Amino acid sequence: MAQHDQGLEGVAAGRQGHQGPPGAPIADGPTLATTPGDGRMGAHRSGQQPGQLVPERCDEARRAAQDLVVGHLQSVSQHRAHRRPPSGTYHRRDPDRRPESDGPYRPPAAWDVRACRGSGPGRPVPATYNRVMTDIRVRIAPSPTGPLHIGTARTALFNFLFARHVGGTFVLRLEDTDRARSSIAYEKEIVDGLHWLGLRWDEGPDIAGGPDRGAYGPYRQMQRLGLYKGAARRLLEADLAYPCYCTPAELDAERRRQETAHLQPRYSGRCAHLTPAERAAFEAEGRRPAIRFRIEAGPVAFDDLIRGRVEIDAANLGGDLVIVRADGTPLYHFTVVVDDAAMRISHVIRGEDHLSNTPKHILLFRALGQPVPLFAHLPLILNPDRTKMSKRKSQTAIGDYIAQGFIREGLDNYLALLGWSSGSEEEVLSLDELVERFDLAAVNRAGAIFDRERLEWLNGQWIRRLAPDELVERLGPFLEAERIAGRIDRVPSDVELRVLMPIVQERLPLLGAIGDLVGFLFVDELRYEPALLVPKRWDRATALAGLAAARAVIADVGRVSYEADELEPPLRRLAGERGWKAGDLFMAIRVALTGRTATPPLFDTMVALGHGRTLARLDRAVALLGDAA
RNA sequence: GCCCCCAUCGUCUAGAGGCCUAGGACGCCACCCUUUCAAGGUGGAGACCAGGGGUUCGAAUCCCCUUGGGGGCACCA
Repeated sequence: MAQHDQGLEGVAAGRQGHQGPPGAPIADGPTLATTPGDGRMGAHRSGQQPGQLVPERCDEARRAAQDLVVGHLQSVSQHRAHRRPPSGTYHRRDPDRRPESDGPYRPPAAWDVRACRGSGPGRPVPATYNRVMTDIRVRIAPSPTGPLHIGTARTALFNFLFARHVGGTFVLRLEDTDRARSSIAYEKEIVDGLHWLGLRWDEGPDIAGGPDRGAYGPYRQMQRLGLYKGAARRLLEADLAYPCYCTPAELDAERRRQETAHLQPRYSGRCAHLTPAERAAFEAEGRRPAIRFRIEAGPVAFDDLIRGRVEIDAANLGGDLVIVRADGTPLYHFTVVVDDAAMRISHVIRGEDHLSNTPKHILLFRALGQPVPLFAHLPLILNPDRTKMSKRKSQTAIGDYIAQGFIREGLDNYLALLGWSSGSEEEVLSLDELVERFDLAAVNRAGAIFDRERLEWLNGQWIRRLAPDELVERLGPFLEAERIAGRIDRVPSDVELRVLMPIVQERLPLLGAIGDLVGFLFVDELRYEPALLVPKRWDRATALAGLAAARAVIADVGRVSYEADELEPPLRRLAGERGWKAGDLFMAIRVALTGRTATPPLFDTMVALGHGRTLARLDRAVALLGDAA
């Protein structure tokens, strides 16, 4: 019992109570609950569950954390004052829990109070997140079984924003126990992707395949096998888990039978009470056992930081849970708990798809005698049809967005706004600004459809905000790609490119659109439909005359100098003299020079093209129109 | 099937009982600017706050029910 109490205190009060060296965690700890009644279900019967955040516990936790941080609070700016009344005037909506007669409202610790939010109506959280150094630890734990998914990136971002906001530690852990599907190539893609997003972690592998950094390593699960083995053995010794000899085929058949009978799929518990003799018989058969964790019926509750109190009966968890495969490798629900405990993770911030799995994890934490972290389940990112975002229906790989020319600033900004809002009407926010304003309690509960239009807009906003030199640098790979694809004949130098920035920057929604925008400058020979040379109000003869006359004017201007300012007046004069609309003349010239009807401003384009090439393209257009006659 | 979560313009959202004849942004439409395209500016259409009951002097907001949507129920993560 004491272990659990200590554990709770440890979580709630910033884990002040945690003893022992990092990395010497649960497998050797004296903390393993030794009887089922103590470590697991017994508490339900007494009505007061150790290690569980019941409201009374929350208050305790809050008080403890208040004491811890109250000294720092005075110096901290109330940057959220615009959203919530300043301390002292704040009214809780639940009068039982915070009577007004309690005196002036004292802001609680940044995070512990959220554990209580489910216990009152509404969203009772005052949320003054203050920059108090704590040992708040969060992690992102991707599995290198595929490219970096947009949902993983968003979860990573939220963990990062939270950690940075509260001065906590952000950990990267690779969950690579699915050996069949994991690969170093995916590991690289994920690590690189997270780096690209600008999310820096304090602990974890820095480069794919590379060494770890941090006191709680290793940070790849396949290098932590001994830890899981030890934890599993202790669970077995305490009879909180048992060997299961059912084969996958048998289990499959069982599940099918249940489904046809309209029962909920659940493990029957066939191997739960085997005698030593029966086990020996299976072993003699050559069967290798998996290890199952006992799950007994009874409510398991937790206070989700985003959703409030969630209570699920363990009877609905599908029966005893396999934690170690027959081949000895551990399974996700087990490793995640063992590692979160060993790495002293204080807040588990993850997708809502894990909400129903959380009771399993809580039971495992308790069985291992470990403090239960706080949970925050983020709303899912959705396909347009409101199902969970998937590869089939949406573009999910961050790499694809990078390849199209979305930039880090735009993607971070967009992803942060998917499920969270700052509460102000400012929406274009840098990573630093996001960190400054981020608030877990302000995260939405409903899923959000991924809206590419909005992402593109935000991306354009950020491209416009980039320093021109920076934009030039980022454009490099995209121009190279254009060349490789044969859409341009040469890649311009940075100096050439830099000159173009004033006309390019505000016209670029994506870096990948650069070829479309100014590719005509870097091709040797333009290919276009000659009919395009004839503006709507003109006929072919007029176009021919217009281009020839313009050619003469431009040739003349170029003799002295060749500047945008000096090109426009004589060409307008020409149009006036001939009775043409200037726009029509300009359009004919535009197509002759670029092959397109939508381009950057014409005179800047002419300068960028250079005098000689401008004349040559005009000549060619005239020839083209002549031929067509 | 069982369990859990969710519900404000097409989309992302603001909203913390009276500041709401519901605000902002994307997208859409119109106009201004203008050599095209963008960008920018101005204006507009667009949400009886899923429906129904309560509580209250007063409900988008609190409670209940219904409906709808989603997620989870693996020797995947």
